[in-house]
Amino acid sequence: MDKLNIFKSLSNEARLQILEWLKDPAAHFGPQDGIDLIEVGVCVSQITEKLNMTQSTASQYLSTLQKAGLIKATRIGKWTYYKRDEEAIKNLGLYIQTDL
Amino acid sequence: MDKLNIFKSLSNEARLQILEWLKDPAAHFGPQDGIDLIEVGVCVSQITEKLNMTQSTASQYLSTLQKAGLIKATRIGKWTYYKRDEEAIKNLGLYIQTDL
DNA sequence: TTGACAAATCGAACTTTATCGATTTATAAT
DNA sequence: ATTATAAATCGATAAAGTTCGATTTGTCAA
Repeated sequence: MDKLNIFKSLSNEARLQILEWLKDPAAHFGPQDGIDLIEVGVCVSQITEKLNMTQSTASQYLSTLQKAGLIKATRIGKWTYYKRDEEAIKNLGLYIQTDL
Repeated sequence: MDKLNIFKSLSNEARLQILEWLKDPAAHFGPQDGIDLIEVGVCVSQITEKLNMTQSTASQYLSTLQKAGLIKATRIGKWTYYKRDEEAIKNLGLYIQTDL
């Protein structure tokens, strides 16, 4: 994914908010039975709830962030869990420092 | 300036292009009589010309980047010279690496 | 003090993004 | 198979961004 799409994905308050929440999932989301918030991620329903927006919007925003490569998805059963791609984020910071 | 506006300012191909050109002004812009491209910056006319867009658009884009804090302006006579704010850019990279 | 030129701003047309409700798809349980 | 629930996608409308041409403002030279 190119940097333009990464920056576009970051040009939205709600998407930045999601990224921030996912930095410390345990602090922002209740536990899900049998899944490790940190290792697996947070499901769309939980993010939808905190976002105070519709499920549709939450899903799209997560998709946008994923297409930008900033978060990763894992589907388990009916749920899709999203977590940050810390390496990608670090690389973006590095890129900005050295090449932007 | 907040990070949202910074990311918005970077969400545009032409603005990213300007930022890239300003990394090495001597490589991308002809000399201006009596002004140091690196120390002072590049004037709007020169950027307009390379952008292949109108003066109006170039001026707005430079203003956008300036408001985001990524470039700085110096007016000398009739000309306004723009140069990158390297420190701000570095700080942005750092911010992304450590806090995004 | 008028003319010329650089830059900034304004107003408008067009494109893209934001956000919703409704529908569809995927999965699991009955 | 049918139902229930999570997530994704679709279609629509409102808001924001893009980009232009025209105008205005700032600055210098004649």
